Amino acid sequence: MTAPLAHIVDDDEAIRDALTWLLRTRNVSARTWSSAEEFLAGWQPDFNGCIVLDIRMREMSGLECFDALLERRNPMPVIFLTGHGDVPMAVGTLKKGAFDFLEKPFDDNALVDVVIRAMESDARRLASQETQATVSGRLAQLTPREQEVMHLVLAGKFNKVIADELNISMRTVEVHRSRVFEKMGVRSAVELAQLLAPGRD
Amino acid sequence: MTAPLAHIVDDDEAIRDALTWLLRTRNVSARTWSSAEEFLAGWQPDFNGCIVLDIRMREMSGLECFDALLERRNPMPVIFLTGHGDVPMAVGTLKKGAFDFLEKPFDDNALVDVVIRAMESDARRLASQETQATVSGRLAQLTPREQEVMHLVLAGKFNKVIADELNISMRTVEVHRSRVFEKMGVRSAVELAQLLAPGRD
DNA sequence: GCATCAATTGTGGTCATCCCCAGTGTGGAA
DNA sequence: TTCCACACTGGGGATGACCACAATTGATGC
Repeated sequence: MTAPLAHIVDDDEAIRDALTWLLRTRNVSARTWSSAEEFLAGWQPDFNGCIVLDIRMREMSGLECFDALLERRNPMPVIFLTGHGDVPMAVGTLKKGAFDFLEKPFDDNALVDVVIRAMESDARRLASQETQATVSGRLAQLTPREQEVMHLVLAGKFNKVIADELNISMRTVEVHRSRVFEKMGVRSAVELAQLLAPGRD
Repeated sequence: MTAPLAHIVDDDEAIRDALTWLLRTRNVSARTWSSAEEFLAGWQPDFNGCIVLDIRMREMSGLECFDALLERRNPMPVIFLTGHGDVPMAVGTLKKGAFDFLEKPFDDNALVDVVIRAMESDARRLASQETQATVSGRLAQLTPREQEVMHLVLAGKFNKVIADELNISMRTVEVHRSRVFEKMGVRSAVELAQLLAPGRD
């Protein structure tokens, strides 16, 4: 896992340097990219932190870059910077999931605060995603039959009923059930239900 | 429960009439309010639908009205209309939970589409809130002791352990447990866990 | 062929759950 | 005071969950 970084995407070197310095003084690590294309080329799915994205750039605009990131399912919060934004643009990006939309000239401290909140938000996302990934990984270890039994167990059915529906013996159901608990790392049907309830499946 | 309504709050009668007519042609019921004060005075917690809120009004502005609604925990989506909005205003309201922010002059059809989406969103909220209310109501019917036992059951503990922790007999735990299932309308600890998992508590 | 794994079934037993029966004590409401 | 809700306790029995031990079949892979 890469370390959390504030990715600064701006074609103006002076702004990049200023932002980097600003963030460093607040103990936020930053990495700069001099164009949307460069950032998209270097972008990795396991990036985490946040993105500070200038809207007006020479080639690809920040808005186009944002759309490209949405298609790639980029999970990082995106903070837009712009000197010539309008209301529909701001509304549109926020409704598409942008974290914030700031107009130049902006208050340095306000920007850093937004960046820090965005990175905290991403850290929370990462944490919940990791537990989610653990659960998915364990679910994948289950054999088809075990998954079948698990769903019926979660439906609150007795082993006897499950055995009947699957046309197998109760004993076999018990074995599957036991393996499901073992592989999922739980000790009871209640824990299993709680583990799978938030994310469904 | 009141019927879903689009609440139009605007001090310009011409706009109110035009919006009402627009919505009626798309089978959306509307109710008009000629000021923010009037709307806040008539507002009821069980209102549902959405709110179309003009920002610039003679006395209380739409922004102030929005803040007052937030304090009252108004659940309805709020759609802002404005002729003189700026980016920070739009960003601020959206980040505070506004549904949309439209600048005049707006496309009639676009507005109606937004209103319809907002009302659909509120209908979904209402539906999930009702099931939530059912669960809360049942939880309230539990005696303190029953709630205590329920939490320990959800922690996956055996009756024996629960009895030990509460310094009561296993038999008593069984009685409470049984009553909990009965009052909550479930037949097993698994169902109980699934019922309470999304909403926690 | 041999090893491994998934799926299957069985015996016998322990422990937990659930429901029937019945009873005590306390505090608040009618 | 009487009545009721609540918390508590008990026995006994039916049923379900779980476990250790033991074993067969079929498919996959070396």
